[in-house]
Amino acid sequence: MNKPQSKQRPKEDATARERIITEARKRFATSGFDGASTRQIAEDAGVAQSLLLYHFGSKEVLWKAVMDDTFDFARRVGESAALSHPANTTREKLLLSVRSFILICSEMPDLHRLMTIEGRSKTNRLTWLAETHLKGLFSESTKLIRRAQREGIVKSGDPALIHYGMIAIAGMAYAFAPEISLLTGRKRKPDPDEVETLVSSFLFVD
Amino acid sequence: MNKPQSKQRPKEDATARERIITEARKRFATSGFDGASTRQIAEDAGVAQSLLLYHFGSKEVLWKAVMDDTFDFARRVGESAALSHPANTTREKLLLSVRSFILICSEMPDLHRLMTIEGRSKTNRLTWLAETHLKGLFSESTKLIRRAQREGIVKSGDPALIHYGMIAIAGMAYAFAPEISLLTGRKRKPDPDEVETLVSSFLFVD
DNA sequence: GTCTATATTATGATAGAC
DNA sequence: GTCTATCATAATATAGAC
Repeated sequence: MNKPQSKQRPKEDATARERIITEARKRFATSGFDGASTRQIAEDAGVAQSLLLYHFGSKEVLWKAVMDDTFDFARRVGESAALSHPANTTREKLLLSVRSFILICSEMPDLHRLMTIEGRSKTNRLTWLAETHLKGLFSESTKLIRRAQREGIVKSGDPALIHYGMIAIAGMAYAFAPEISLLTGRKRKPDPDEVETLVSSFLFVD
Repeated sequence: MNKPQSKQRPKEDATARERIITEARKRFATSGFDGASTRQIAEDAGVAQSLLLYHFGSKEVLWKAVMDDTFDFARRVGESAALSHPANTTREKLLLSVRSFILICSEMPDLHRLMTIEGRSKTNRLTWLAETHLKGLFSESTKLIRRAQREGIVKSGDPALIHYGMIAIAGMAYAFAPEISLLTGRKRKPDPDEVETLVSSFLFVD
């Protein structure tokens, strides 16, 4: 199955460095870069605040390490989904990318939170993100959407907006669980198949 | 036309209180509650930091005033859209609500940013938001979606997820403009009609 | 209403012992 | 690698003059 580790795994076996990254991700994802404090992160991870700076040098480097780690996790989920779903046609490739992305959002909702907190202002961090992690994924995704549109599989419209629409639908279902649960009373997170139906109805012709 | 004032209006005529709210909205929307500082907000508004506390008493009260003001603005945009689009049938009512929401996101992208920064963790602020501003809108919207589904106008699926999907698509087009512009090179924000087509293809049967 | 000054606590980062 | 102690600065909030 090659299933990536869940982020809720017991932490006893994790190194201090790993625990710092795990806790930093949670804080950066909910409070943003400025709102998260290295002291709080260190306390969450059960280490001295200065150890965090020993391992990463600065808050900004820690944040980059969190982003690298999170995109690595996403890549592993994507690769493991690709193993069980061979994709040859354009439609299969697109469906695989939708499925992978929903799986990523479900297993690691903090990726969407981290991205949507940085994407709103033109900081050095956003520029770094675009160069390091986003440009490649974005160009692959929009290329696939364009091809699918030429083949009549995907609805017409700006590929960039369709790409972001897809991400928005899949992400919101998991990233805003607290708000949704507060308004609906529901505790369980949505079934990936249900979200896939939503995204597909947005994406595909029919 | 009854068009609500744009947030980019010249500030010379605005009172100190209004300027503080305007600048606080920007900071809370991009940095979140913890990440925004009252000092920076006061500097942006061109007043002493203590004046901010004279008017609002605390950072938390200022934040609530920002949310009240922002939802008031949204309500005015919605009402002005309703004037030019009489809605009698279920389909017309739904289309009006879609159109209004897209207009709100386009004119005030910070509403979406403020909401998506608070909806990710169960804070006292989120509880207050749910009680004060969200519950009514959410129940109205999902009621309308359910009715439209019974009439065969809207695709089947969980009304809550469809409601949030609609918001996610309309919001992302404007709230993450910096990221989108960085990846696409585009400067202009999307045309509301284009976004309406996207949301409609997600929502309506056909 | 608006300001300056200041108290108090929290923050990112450094120094140095073990 | 990990800790305690500390520095310099920035945070929210208060006091009091005008």
